[in-house]
Amino acid sequence: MDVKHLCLGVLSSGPASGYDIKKHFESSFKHFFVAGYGSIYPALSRLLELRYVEVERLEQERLPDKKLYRITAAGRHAFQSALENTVPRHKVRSEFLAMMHFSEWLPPESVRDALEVHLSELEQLRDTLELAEQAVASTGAEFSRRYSLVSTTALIDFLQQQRQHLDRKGMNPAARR
Amino acid sequence: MDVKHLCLGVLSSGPASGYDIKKHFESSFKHFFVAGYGSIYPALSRLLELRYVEVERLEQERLPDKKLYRITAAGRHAFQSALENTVPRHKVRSEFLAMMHFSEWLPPESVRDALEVHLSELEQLRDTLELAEQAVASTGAEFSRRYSLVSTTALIDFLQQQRQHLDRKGMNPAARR
DNA sequence: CACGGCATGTAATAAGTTACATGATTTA
DNA sequence: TAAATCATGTAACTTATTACATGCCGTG
Repeated sequence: MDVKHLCLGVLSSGPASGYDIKKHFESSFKHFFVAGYGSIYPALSRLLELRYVEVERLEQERLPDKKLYRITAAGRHAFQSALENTVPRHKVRSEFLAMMHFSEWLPPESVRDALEVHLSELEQLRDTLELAEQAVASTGAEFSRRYSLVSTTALIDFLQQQRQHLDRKGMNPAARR
Repeated sequence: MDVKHLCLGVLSSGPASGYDIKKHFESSFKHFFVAGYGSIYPALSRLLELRYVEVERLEQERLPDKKLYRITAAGRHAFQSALENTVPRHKVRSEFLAMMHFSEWLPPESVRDALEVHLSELEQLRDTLELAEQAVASTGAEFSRRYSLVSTTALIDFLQQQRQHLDRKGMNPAARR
């Protein structure tokens, strides 16, 4: 399960450009998969080579040409079998938690800043997830959205509690229970 | 912040072998960073080149030699400045959520299996995190442990609810609210 | 006798990140 | 006039994954 498969997933519901797909990653996949243009465009080229997608070039007035990608029958097939053979991993890679883990080697302001930054990122993610409720894409999309919302809101609560202690005592956020 | 830095972090609290460090990754870092021998041993070689660590070779009876790595002053310095310059990212990469998101293209048994597998992995992680309470390494380690425990228990609750609906109705777990 | 723990590594590959490169249009 | 949106891509680099390769010891 990599960027290529996620692109096929997006294209399963209709044709899109690389740019469109990126927006999809931002709005719907952000909570479980991160990808930028640097991985999306190469993925689309590769899918084209594999004949899992086709392109149509749309000329636009005053804007650069748009390339509309459309999934092929082979592409749908490949996507489904990839999905079925996926092992359901779930990995976290958190520089934030690494900093916290080693906060004893860090000046207190840095710890604080990291906490604030992370908290506001979580709040932003929560907002994104809540907004996404409007566009109920599929029951599966709704499940994954709610899953992440559960975890995000729990973490925001936790961090806000920790921050209070930090404010009151001016100490390392992890210093008490 | 990569495997090298995490190794320096471990070595900040005392000398260790690659094997020891791997155990540390399993018991204390698992919830925020994943690394196997294939990245730990090369990382240690690199740190040696950079003179951030030193080795001592310990011959053991009936067991393979052990290489004890010890952090140098330069290593401590490099670790601290890396920590201070780290931006506190937090990324999730979840094949599980990808499967759920696209569950409409998947047979219901696969969806169910994925949910069961993921749930038991979360339960295992929760157990690991709870066990780790005994060995209170540092306040920072305790913070990151509790952070992940909060999210993990919330997610276990959520998935157990979802599973109930699945059992009662024999339908796609995401199908209702 | 099989399995898990102890102990080290390499090599090939796959994958993703970052910076670079370009440029018009719309909106505040 | 600065910033955001639309729109595409490449190249160099860094990183991690996977499989391979070896072998003893203790326990059930």
